[in-house]
Amino acid sequence: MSMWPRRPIGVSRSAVLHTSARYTADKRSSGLVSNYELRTTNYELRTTNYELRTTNYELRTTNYEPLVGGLSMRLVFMGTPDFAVASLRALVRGAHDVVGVFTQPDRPSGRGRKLKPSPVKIVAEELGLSVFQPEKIKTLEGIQQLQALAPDCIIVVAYGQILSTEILQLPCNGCINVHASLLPSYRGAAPIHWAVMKGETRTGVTTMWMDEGLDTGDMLLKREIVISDEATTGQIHDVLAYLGGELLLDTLQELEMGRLTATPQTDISNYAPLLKREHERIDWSRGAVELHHQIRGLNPWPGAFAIFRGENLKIWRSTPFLYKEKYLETEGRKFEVRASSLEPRVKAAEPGQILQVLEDSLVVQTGDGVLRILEVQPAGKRAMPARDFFNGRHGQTGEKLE
RNA sequence: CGCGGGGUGGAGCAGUGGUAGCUCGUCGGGCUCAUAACCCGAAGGUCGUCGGUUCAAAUCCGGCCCCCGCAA
Repeated sequence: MSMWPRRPIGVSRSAVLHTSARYTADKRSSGLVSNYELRTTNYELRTTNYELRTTNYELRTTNYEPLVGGLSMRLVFMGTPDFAVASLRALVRGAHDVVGVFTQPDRPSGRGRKLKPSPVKIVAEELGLSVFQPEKIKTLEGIQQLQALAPDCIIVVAYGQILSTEILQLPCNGCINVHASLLPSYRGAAPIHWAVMKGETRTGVTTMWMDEGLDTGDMLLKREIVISDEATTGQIHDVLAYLGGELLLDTLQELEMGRLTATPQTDISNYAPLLKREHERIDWSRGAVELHHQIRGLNPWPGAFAIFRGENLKIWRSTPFLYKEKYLETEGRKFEVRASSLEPRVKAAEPGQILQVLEDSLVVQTGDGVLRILEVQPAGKRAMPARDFFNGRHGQTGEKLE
């Protein structure tokens, strides 16, 4: 149950307001989505409905119009990873009054275990915002810091700490959370990973009023996107991070205009728990399509892995294919698969066996269908085309991945 | 000072003191209806970098640069 001391401005309980339609229209806008340009260093984003180019959420806006004569709430932002950065930038872009930013303390990480600031901290400092990094925000110190800031509303995006009731009740307009799934589905720590790994064809972002539960608060706004067959978690992450920022602005605007409605999460929800080792290990007895979902769902982090000759082998890219299909398409070229030679082998093959070496991939038997492995990474090495790996090891067809 | 692996022809690897090798790719030719299959031949490497030891170093020693896995 949600509870906050005062009734948030203009909140009533009814249906969730969907705002997905507006964005699904931008189908072929290569590089531009409405007025925002996204650029990434890592890759070009391609999902079914979006074609975005981004670079670590370096958002450039041509004309976002801040609220004229808005209520100008005092906002406190809480967030830690990259995903949260997009929302923080959106707030600043939207000319909101961010009076303080809370993020996890610098942690030793990476090789050498150097103390590393969170992405949110880096950006917040860049933007000249006040940064707070209490070890535990629930403690007296954290709460006093918060009280001093006297926020009207707290925005929480992947902060990484549980907020106590006391904190939830501190701002008069409660705490608003941006979550990377279509709630009530995929509550939890890794919503994007799980949505992709389960082969969902759609996901999205949801804003909600936070309550004491884990992502159980009343829903405010949602925005939906399509997950294509080839989309990776990284790509979806970037799109959702961006849309999360947009949705946050919409949510705040609705709030300030008194039009916000809140809907309890009633449906039975599934969870998106923290990823464990066992989720990363490839089980070749599963179907090719499922494995493909797993592989792209774990790309670019942490990566699905199998065992080859006793050593870990990360598998970064794959594509499922049924050997019944006569043709196999790769980058515009069509190759006739030697079904005559492959088929007998498929019948006799055990899951995990490498059946054939193609120009761009290794054909591996699974519990159901055949999976083409495109890109792999041996321990201690960089990622490489699967075929290069296989050649370098003098691999033989018939060898098994486990 | 967290643990560890690695930088060798276009790619991936082997090679721990004495003429630089393998698989793949590339180029030329052959066989094929055809091919990423097969056969024949060729090109291509100052072995990350700087210095040291030695008659002789990819190979031993030291400094530096870069890449990656685990762990967080």
